[in-house]
Amino acid sequence: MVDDSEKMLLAYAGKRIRETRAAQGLSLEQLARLTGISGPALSLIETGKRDPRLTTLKRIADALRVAPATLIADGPVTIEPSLTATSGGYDLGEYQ
Amino acid sequence: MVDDSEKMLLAYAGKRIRETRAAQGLSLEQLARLTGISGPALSLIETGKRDPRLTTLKRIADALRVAPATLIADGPVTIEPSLTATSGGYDLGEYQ
DNA sequence: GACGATCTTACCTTTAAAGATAACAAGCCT
DNA sequence: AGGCTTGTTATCTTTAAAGGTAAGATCGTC
Repeated sequence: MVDDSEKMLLAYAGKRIRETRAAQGLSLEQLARLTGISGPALSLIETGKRDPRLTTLKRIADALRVAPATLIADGPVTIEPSLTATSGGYDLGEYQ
Repeated sequence: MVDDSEKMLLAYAGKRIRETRAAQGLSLEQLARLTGISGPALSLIETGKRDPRLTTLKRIADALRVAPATLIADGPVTIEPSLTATSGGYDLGEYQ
């Protein structure tokens, strides 16, 4: 991670996560329990100091009941649900 | 990474990356040079065998000239550009 | 001012992402 | 068949994410 735009994305995603969490009245510790991610790790992510893995982002998005994409898009996101999508989205029968 | 839905997200994102790359007539090696990500690493990501970091996803998205969110959303994505957004989006003056 | 809740930071360990390189597997083409 | 391109897989090293724990910092509130 060297690029400025990468730091900005991390800061932005962290801000979105914190906003979404706050909007639901969740404490950082509560989100930690919901996601299985430690409090310190969540704090680092929300403050843009850590570069989370994609599945880490997904665990947070799931706990907050939003699509992962909404946490990194720079504006309101409209996701057109695919017709074949199951509850979790991402309809690939057995990962293919 | 234990969850099935996480594997599905990785497989799905990889598929989207590969589709986008193919649509632009880029070889894996060309994308590797554009992103600075090694060929083997890209191959693992595109086949859903690796859990990329958020900034890794961004480097790929940038090279493919799409928003990072489009690579993980399970359907067509509409991102409403924020009025204050600069070219790169993510308008946070000095990462705040 | 002491207390509690909430978040941050530091330190340590374990695990895995990422780069490099090399070997291997298909396809394709003449 | 031989070479060429393209992608996959394996091994190794370095770096950093993630968990745990504990120590600070910043608040409100009593």
